[in-house]
Amino acid sequence: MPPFVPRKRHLSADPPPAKRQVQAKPATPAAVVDVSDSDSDSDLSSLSDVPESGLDTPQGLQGPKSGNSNSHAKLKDDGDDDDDDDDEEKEEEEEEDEDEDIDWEDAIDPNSTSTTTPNVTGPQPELQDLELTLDQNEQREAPELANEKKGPSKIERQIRVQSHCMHVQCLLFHNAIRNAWINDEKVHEILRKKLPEGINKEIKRFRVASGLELPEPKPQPPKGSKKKKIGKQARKNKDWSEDSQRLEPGQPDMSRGDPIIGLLKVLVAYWRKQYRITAPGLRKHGYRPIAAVEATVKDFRNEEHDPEKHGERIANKEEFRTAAERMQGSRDLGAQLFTALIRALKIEARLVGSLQPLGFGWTKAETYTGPSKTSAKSVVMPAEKDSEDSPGDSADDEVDRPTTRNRQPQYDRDMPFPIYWTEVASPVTHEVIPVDPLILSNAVATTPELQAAFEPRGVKADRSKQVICYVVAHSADGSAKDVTTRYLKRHTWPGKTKGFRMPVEKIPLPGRRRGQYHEFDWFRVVMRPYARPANKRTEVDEIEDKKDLLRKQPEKKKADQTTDTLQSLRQSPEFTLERFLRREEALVPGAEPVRMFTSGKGAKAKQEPVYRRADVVKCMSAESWHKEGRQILPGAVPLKRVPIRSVTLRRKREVDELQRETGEKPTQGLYSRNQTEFIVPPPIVDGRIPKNDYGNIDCFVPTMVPRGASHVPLPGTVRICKKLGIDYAEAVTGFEFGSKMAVPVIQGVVIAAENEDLLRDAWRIDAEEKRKREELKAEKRILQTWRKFLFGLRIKERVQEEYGAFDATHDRERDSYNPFAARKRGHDTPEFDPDVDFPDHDEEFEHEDTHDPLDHGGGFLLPGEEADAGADDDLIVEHHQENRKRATPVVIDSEDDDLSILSSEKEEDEGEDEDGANAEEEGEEEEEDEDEDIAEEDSGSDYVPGKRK
DNA sequence: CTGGAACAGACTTCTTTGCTTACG
DNA sequence: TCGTAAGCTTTGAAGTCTGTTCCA
Repeated sequence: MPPFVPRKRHLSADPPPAKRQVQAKPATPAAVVDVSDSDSDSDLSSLSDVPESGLDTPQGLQGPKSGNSNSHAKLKDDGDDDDDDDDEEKEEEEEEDEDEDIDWEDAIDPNSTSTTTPNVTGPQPELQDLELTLDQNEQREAPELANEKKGPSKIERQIRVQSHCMHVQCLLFHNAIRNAWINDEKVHEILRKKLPEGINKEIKRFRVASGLELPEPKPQPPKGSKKKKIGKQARKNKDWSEDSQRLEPGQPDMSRGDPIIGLLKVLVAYWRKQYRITAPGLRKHGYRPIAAVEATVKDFRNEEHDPEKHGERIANKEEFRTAAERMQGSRDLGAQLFTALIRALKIEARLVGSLQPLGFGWTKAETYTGPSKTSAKSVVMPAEKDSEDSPGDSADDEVDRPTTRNRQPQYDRDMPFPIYWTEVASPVTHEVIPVDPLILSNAVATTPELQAAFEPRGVKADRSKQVICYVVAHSADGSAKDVTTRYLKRHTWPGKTKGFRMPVEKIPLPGRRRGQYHEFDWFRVVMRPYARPANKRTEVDEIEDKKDLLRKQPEKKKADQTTDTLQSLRQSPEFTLERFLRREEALVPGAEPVRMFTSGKGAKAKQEPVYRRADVVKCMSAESWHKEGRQILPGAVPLKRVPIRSVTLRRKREVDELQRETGEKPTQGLYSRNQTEFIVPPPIVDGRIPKNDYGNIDCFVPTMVPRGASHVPLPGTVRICKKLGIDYAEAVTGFEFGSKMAVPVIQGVVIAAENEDLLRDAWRIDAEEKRKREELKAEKRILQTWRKFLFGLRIKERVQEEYGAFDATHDRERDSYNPFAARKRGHDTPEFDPDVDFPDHDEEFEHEDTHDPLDHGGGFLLPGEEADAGADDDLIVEHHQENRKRATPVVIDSEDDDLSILSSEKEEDEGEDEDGANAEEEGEEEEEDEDEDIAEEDSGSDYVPGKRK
């Protein structure tokens, strides 16, 4: 079974590198990881330097780039609203990449692609001038060329991912700051003072009912009071009095449910009456065109702050207090102040923010659609808004708002879901109760169903771009917690967060089998600095972690359900359709379909047989089986025929030839394992190794070595075999592919088994000889180098004797130093003193230019040239004495022009030191160090066998 | 809301026996 | 002059997987 077209060629005897392995791409985590890793901690810490006010910009303005950036003059999408200075470098790199990414085919009219192929029969389109217009503010909305539907490139995806990650962190930090302000005592005081009497009574009642304080001694009932009447009524209706309800004072009274729920309802009603929404809140706008971003940024910087345009701005705690005093602001601020109010009442409350960051996809939610019509228009507030949902009646009496408040412009009416709200921890049950003080109709979400109402969904949410991705609750102690699960429908992941939250990434573990992953959750890393230490965890934490925050996986549909779907069949481990079979998969002969599957509907309905996966076998071409050491059984009929994949030029030509002859694409047969058998080569006779048409032997697997023969995979064995007169064949163990060529990988030889010892011994001797030869060669070279070095020294000495030399004290005069003049002046010749105290490197650098061009220290490093020069000099002196087999830091290539050589050497040396960059480390191991020096400097020499190719 | 088709991009797998030049 | 070794080069092509959009 000779599957190959024979062609003889010469081969290298050296073992080729395992190129396929080298080629294999390392399992690198996606760019997301890089981004996230770098972002998570470092960026967060750098954020702490950002002035607080800086975070109060509306979405889409976070850390914008200044308007003069030319870098946007690219074909890039508008994805980088969030560029930060820190990221500029990164971005520049990206842009470089992008330059390379430009697909020049884009510049060619798609209809004219035929011009690139020869033998064009149709009319050739006219050649046109190519015009490129680069506009820095242009947004690439759609591909300029028709029929060229192009999705976002990898780089564009990365930009979005980075923007998203950065935006999330900004929002998170912004919320952390607001959370800190919410703790402010003065804000608490302001809010407490405003509480009407009725509310205060409710609070008192709550505190007593929750067992937080003891009931006051029974006060004298004021005459004609409402309460008294109620009390009397109660006494009439029931056997026991109001006071006797609690048997144990100081214990919580749960007879009417958690007392906090009633209080919260009262407080929400109060808040909805009192708080006025007078500014727009945060919202997701999507990626704007760069021009729009830059215009807004310019406005934001130069113009007076306009909340309508730039978003609400609370620059500092003082302004926050003012807002508390005035009880107005955005709906977000309202929720934040409400949280402050709860905290002011000494009830544990968290500020919850549902982050609305720029996303990383290309869905509608990320596309900028301009300001919403209803988002910030002056709409007369419907009067009924006041009365909606006010269960507590005690607050009603206290309302003394001016009537103008119903004429205020209404903001964010198009957003049906809150972005900020409060989580209140019940002091009795320690359960978390989400409270939305302004938006939702059911303000106090006591049940999971009501909690799910916080999750944006439906057309309205789509239109207002409200999403759920990261819901973070900030506690009074400054810690924050990811509470997204609580607000997901049925607490199921990923739910609606899909596509908006960075998914947990599965990074394959290196060296492990497939299917073993390290799970990397970017947001968890981001949240780490905010996490509450384990020793400070509260009962609330424990309860919610076990209940509300327990993530549920989506229920998997049963694979073998009665009704087949295309997807279920595609994923089914048991059944499959013929169209799902892979190229190298085939049905065993005689496989019977188990049932029929109908795809499509109505007229399009189509019946397809469903087969068992067990009836599917893996098939391979004869060549592929050959590589496994197997051959096709005689007479076997291929289970499948597939088009030939030709990689090499030779194969391609063959295939083209066949196609021209037959007019159709040639195919090759695929066979199952059952249709093959082991290749058992005939045993060798008289020590003669059988060879194929290329003069070598295929050894893809050990079984392909004939009986009575041995494979010796040592380099250079061909030469030895020739020398010994042994019959051999070079062993082909695989192929390398490249440049449309397949090159056989040859590892050693196959010889008769009885010759193996002989060959191995000879190889050992040969290797030893080779080693000795190389050692000798290296020694010779070293000695030669030393000779040249000493020669150089002698020249230097002579030059000094003849012309003298300057000494350190004459540094100032060096500018005018002339060796010939010096000779005349009769300068002394100072001896070189290795112990001389060298000046500092920097100092030397200053005087660098003042060196005489001829003075190179005679091959020594000049004083101060290198910090380690002293040590080197010591070595050199040692070398001088021993004059044996010691390496030198200087290489002299030619004897003809010693001085110029010395000068170039010096430069080389310096360069080397810089490149090495580990001079100190190297200094620790002198011997090895020196060897390396030679090996490095002496590129081309094979001094160190094995170290070089 | 779900399933399916169509599409696109990223990633993986398959492929099967030089040619030229420099140097010793 | 001849034999040998190094360097070239993976910006191929097809298949598979995954995600998105649109439609019914």
